[in-house]
Amino acid sequence: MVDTARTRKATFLGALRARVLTQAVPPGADLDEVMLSEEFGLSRTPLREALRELAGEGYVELTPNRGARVSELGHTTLRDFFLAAPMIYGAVLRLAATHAQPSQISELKLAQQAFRAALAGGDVAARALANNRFHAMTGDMAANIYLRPSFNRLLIDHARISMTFYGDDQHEEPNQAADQHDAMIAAIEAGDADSAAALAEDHWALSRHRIAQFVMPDPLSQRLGEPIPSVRSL
Amino acid sequence: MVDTARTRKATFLGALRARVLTQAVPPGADLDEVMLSEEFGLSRTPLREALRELAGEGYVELTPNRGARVSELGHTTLRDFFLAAPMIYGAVLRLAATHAQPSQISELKLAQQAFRAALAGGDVAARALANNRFHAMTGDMAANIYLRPSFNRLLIDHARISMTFYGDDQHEEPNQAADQHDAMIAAIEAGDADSAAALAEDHWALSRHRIAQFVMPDPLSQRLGEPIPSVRSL
DNA sequence: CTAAGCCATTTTGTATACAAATTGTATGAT
DNA sequence: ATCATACAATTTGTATACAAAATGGCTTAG
Repeated sequence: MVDTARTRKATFLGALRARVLTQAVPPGADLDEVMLSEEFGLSRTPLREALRELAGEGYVELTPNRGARVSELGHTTLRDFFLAAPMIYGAVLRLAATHAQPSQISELKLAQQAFRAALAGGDVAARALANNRFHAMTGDMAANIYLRPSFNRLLIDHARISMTFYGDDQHEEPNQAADQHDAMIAAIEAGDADSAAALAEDHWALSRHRIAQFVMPDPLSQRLGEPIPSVRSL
Repeated sequence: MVDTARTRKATFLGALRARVLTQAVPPGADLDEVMLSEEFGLSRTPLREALRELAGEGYVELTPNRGARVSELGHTTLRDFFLAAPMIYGAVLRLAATHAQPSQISELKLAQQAFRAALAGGDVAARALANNRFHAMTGDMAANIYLRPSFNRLLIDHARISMTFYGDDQHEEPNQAADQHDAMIAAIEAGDADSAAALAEDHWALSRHRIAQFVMPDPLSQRLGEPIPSVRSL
């Protein structure tokens, strides 16, 4: 593939998305136009256009005369997130089960294989990206332009939250999550919208419970400095 | 106010949004960069950036090497729309009732006054914009960054659909809609989340029923060329 | 020592010029 | 007559140069 400026712009878009999702650049980080344009071999004009596109997707935020920053992950975010996520994701999986094309189901299975491989590999960022890709694919299946923008926004922060709360330890949730993915695939393949929607809500319940434990560990059973116990049943 | 280039850019953003919402530029219309840059006194660089921002908001769609078009309103759109709209809007009004600030409620009342004035005025585009503004304000009240992008996308197409289906005749639905707005304000002011959510769903049921009548008039009672009867009860 | 204001530096925004890709048209071969 | 191909014209994408705004540090008055 030739290394034209158009290629480098696409490279930049993909690279910055990955960096944001994996928190290689943390929320709120300043994005310097000159620095980025030098790193990716682009002039500022196409770079600024790319930043606008990323802003539209929710990766970055633009402030007039003050440049671009990685989207914040504020203190109200978690609450907002778990309010919206089950509803949106339930609807998405419901539609995915209804509208999925055979070719899309094949791709979803491949994405799931990649996710399990990433779990085995142990690289946290690779896990988050593979998981993100799996869910993004269900979003494509749903094929509803009105749900897509919010769903994609949710996926961005889900990846980042995962990096924050799941990042530094080995738990069994990832495997539970992978099992839920398999169940989702089965429900989608069977065209079972109700099951798919229920699985979506279970999936978020798992995340929510895990994160609630992290943010507010059980004061009765938990001692300072002790590792946070993993979730065995919901 | 001085007429600097920054001002003209903001002018362009506002003007194009209004044109899309009112179908002054129809769905699918080609947006020529040179023509627009001349009309608004901007060079192509800031104009292209503005188009990216509008793409992120859902007003236009960008195709590589093929420029910008006004977002399509395809044949699957209506179905997608009425699948997502009640859910999203119900959630938005529920949150609005929970989180609304007094100052926001005042603004909402003003927006509602403007909407009733637009109804009296009879200008269809003015109605659509006033209605859009009212609903956008409820979106602000909800203050949930994960619902906002989809909600805004819905509002865009709601305005355009309204222009298509409500555009050319005088019905009583507008007044019913205005009454529903008043009920929404009351529910929000009372902090009654359940009522607000229910009102949201009623509001869409009204739209859906009206549009269903337009697209597929009752074959038993309807004769060719006869005006389509208005909706008296749901 | 503090604080306010001014100037230099840095960063963001815009305009123009140039390069690349796409589209439409005309010409010629089958 | 139809299709393919080449070429011109249009349109999109990028690079560089310039203008405007914001930031930071300095001086100086209180």
